[in-house]
Amino acid sequence: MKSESTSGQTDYNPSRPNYHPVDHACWKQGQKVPYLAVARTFEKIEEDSVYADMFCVIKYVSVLFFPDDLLCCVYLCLNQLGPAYLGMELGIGETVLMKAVAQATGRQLDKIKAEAQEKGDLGLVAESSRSNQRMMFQPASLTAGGVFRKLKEIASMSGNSAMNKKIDIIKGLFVACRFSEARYIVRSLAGKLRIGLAEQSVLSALSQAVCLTPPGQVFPPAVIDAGKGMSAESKRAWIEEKSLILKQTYCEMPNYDVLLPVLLKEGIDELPNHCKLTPGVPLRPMLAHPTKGVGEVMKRFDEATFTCEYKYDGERAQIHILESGEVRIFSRNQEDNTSKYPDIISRIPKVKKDSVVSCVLDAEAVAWDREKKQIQPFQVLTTRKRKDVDASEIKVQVCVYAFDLLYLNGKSLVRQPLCRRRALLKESFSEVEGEFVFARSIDSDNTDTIAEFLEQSVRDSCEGLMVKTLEKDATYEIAKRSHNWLKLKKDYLEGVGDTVDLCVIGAYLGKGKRTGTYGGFLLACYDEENEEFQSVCKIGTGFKDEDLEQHYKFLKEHILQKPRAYYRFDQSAEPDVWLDAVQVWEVKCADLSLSPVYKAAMGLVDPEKGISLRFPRFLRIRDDKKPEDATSGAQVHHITSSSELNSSVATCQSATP
DNA sequence: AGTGTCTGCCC
DNA sequence: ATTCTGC
DNA sequence: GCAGAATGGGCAGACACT
Repeated sequence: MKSESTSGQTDYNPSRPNYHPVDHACWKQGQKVPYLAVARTFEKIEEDSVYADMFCVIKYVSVLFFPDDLLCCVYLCLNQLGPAYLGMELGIGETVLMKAVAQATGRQLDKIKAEAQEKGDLGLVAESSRSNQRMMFQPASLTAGGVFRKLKEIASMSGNSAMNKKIDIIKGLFVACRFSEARYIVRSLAGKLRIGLAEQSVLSALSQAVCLTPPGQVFPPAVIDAGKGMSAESKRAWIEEKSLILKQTYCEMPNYDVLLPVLLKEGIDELPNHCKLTPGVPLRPMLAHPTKGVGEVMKRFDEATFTCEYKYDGERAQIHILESGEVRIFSRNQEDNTSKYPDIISRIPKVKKDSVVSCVLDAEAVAWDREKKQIQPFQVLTTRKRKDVDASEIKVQVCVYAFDLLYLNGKSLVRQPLCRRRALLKESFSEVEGEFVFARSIDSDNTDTIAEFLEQSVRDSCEGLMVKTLEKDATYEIAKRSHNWLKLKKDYLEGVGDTVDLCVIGAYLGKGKRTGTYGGFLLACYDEENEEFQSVCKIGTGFKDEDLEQHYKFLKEHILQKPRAYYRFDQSAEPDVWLDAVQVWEVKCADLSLSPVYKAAMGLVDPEKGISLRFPRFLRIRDDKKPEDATSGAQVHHITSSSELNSSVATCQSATP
């Protein structure tokens, strides 16, 4: 590489005033986008999210001349390898990555670990550790496309000694790294870019790029800023409007491999005419906001008519019937679960009416006990095999609870209101007990009736309710509002649900924005009989920034060199620092689980397994309680198993005698 | 072949 | 999953 | 209210190790 072009890259500044996407780029027409341009852009965005628009800088030029590079840059920004339903995974985690960094820099693994903990980011460690690898020649500098292809190559490796091969590729990348490149390569591999920019910002930036610098121009482009002359306000509104087109199309066809070429060739206005909701391709599912009570539901939905449905505790299943008759099933995150559910697939012909040629169903797959004819806990569902399941070997049966219909016989229904979609759903399918039924619902707006329905849902082994408008704002347009439904669970209600008082016995050093404080803690029950503290869960949410500061200041004064003899814990949950049992916290949870890791109530519920908490979160310090006043394992066991007949612990216990 | 560890994905 | 924070 | 980033338990699957 000639020094001239390299120094251009070194000085590259995507945030310089009046950046011109051609004149100020550090690569010329016909050249590949340097990875350093990506890294420099990430630096700026990380420094200040105001620069999120600077992502435009990369794509500006790419939009115009390098569609392939645009795709690579977009994936690098999103930290994705491709659409989720293609199932490409790096198979690289913190452990392997640290090993790779250690090998590449010739430093001790322990040193790398310690520094990563101190800095709260392995990427920064890689960046500051000079490679000790001797090179005869300076390796070619990295390009955006080159890095992306290496990531894909890592994902494609499997079989014997795949890990070493992956590490070798990573080492190869490190050797060529300049400046901050190593930081972002490590973060990409770790799966956390941490620059404060993700999917929605990328889609916004993409929209802005194609609005301001329309693709399809000859070089050099005459129009760099098509919004010139507009007022700032109308320019913003215009881009916002176009952005919604891209976002909505993306939700219905979440595949940039398909979307971007069309965007560049046909333009943003034409996008919806070429990329449509298609059976066989998963769409983004509607999500729900937590609400703190029926009162909040009434306030939010005001005068609008709404329905309350049971919130089943299973796995989201988006069931597609293709015109060919083929059936595919996708997860909440667009993973392909088709081979996980041959039982669901084989029952589709008998539950669908003859009128149905193609469709997309939104449903929940829930573990089902056929003998007792009742729902089983989520923890039972998770024991199902996940890949290439043979229908004859299935031990955990599932019942499908259908609640929405998003596509029917060649027509998208996402712009139809729920009342219409639900009517079509019920017209198009028939129920078979224990196999395929409609989610139980009531359409009442009476507070007491809803409160009673919530109680009933819990008695019927559900998590609570989903509340959805029927007519007003009742479409399935994820881009307009991705959390258009409300969820109502007993543990969201203040003063209701299960709370326990647990003692802090250890802490984990925080990462990212929690660098410098503890990011999580190990909690324990107190067992009076054996006079010991039994680990019950870790906790890492519910803290205000102020809480974290306070905890750090207080707890660091109680660090132990080693755990007390009366701490019961598993190695796999060993904290970074052990703490003296001096403080009790009030903690809320949604449920209990039978745990292979935690020790609470061990011996009481199972000879080898203890109890843990599902969705634990911090509420407050209980200064009025001494560590020995912490809730006991037996008490924890009681909070849920006594009130609910079908709790996870009770059921899993009886299922594995 | 059996065990242990790590990873990704469910919630 | 839950929760908090900056915008 | 949105978007992003902290963090939870626990399972199967994939690989490494013995």
